[in-house]
Amino acid sequence: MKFSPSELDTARDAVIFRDLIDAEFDPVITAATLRELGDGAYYFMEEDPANTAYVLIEGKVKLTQITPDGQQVILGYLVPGRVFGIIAILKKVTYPVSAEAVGKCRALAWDRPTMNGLMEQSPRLALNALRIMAGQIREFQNRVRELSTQRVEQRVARAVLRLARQSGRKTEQGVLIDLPLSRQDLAEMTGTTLFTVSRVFKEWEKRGLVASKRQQVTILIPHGLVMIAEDLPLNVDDANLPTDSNLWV
Amino acid sequence: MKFSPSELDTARDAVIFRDLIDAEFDPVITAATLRELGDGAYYFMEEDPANTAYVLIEGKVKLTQITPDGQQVILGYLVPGRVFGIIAILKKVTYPVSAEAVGKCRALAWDRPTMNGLMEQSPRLALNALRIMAGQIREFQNRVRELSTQRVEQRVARAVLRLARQSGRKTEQGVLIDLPLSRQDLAEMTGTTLFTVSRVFKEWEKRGLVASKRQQVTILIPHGLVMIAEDLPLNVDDANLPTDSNLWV
DNA sequence: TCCACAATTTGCGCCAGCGCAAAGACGTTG
DNA sequence: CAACGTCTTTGCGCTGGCGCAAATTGTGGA
Repeated sequence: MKFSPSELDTARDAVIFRDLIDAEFDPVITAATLRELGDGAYYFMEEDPANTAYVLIEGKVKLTQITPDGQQVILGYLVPGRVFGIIAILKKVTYPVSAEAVGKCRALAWDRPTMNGLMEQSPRLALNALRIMAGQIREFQNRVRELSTQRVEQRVARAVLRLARQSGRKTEQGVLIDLPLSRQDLAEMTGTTLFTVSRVFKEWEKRGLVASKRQQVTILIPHGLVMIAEDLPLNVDDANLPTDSNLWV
Repeated sequence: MKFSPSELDTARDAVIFRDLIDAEFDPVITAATLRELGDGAYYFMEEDPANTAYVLIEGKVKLTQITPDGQQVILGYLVPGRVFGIIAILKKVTYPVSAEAVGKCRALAWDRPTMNGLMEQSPRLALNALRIMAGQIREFQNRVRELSTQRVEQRVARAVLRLARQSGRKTEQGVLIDLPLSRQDLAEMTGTTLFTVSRVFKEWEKRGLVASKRQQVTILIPHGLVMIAEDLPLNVDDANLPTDSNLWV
């Protein structure tokens, strides 16, 4: 067997393989290659010809773009089970972002001919890919809307909450974001500067909403951040509101 | 025959039907319905269940989103030949944007079962749809990057140039943007206010870069706008630079 | 253990862009 | 042609957020 049981499990649960029957899934795994990268290495760079699609099995991957003048923008982080570089199913396209390993990473890989062949055998696979791309469009549209209409503090709050949902780990004190996350990183995710992020965080800490060490963030009162993200007034009483409010979709 | 020859031509040239042979294209047209809307009417609204995909044949369509607090954001304008609502090929999804007719519009329409059937007959059609979605992802990623890193004047310049490429019409004086385009509209496209757009335009007019009447914009010196969009210094000599510079990709 | 480097905080100055109000320009309609 | 509604401009005040420099606090490695 090429892969460990836990690797197989993660792959089996990946969104792109959802609802595949074993007869469809087995050939997929058989055709896969494992690609392991260390911290800071790149699966691919923006503008490279897109020839390989991946499913992340272990670790975290950071998606970035670089502006012409060298400024970096972080589009987001991937967690195990997420597909990336799926654009490689198309001929003659380039990756629109760079994919960088954050810590040690393992990912399954398929080149275009292989993946195309698999999709022909399994329409559901192609459909899933389509659905994922549709989701990405939606996500970026929302991102555009956020950047257009919200101010920095709200955007930072949203970014933190997004990360918490993806990579959050419950601890005694609250939800720890399980990523090395600097002020600079958050600035690049929200279109601001590390200084402004630092000030925002200091304010939040003063209010007891979050705690943070260097490159590490813990959310103490998620509800408080949601209030900020939604631009709702933050009353003293809010701490007693039911936490199952569906404000956060 | 259901459609006029010019309608057929526009459809034939639509990106989504690119490289289809007649044997593939004919059933597509046969299955199409024509949907005509007047100014301000909506093909669909954000959050509606997505059941119909369209190809615009005549007129312009505006794509918008509304923020929870009622602010509108313009994602872009469509011109004849563009597909929209393509997300409807998937089951159980909702439109992520609203599509509003700007002036009188005609569009071909297919419901999901029909379009899915067509795609099964014509893999190329499905592939084109995929490619279009990939292009949209790329476009929105760039938009996010712009909003994160550029300042208002640059973003407005880019928006104007984008519109000019899509809907520009050459006149004696320059390139006329063939759309009713208010300051408010530009503000909603670039994430700023109509006041700021107004001030930016006044400045550009003073410099002779553009001319504008109410709801109407003409670019007099495209190269000048490109310089602003690229954040390059605008020297007096620039007017003499070769216009085929590949700065604008 | 100590050093060198990376991340963070903080003070200070500044200005791009927002918000609002009011006035002006333009089109449209009865 | 008069009156109304919409779009646009402009003045004014204000502030959120940027930029930079310098101090401070970790942290990982030699």
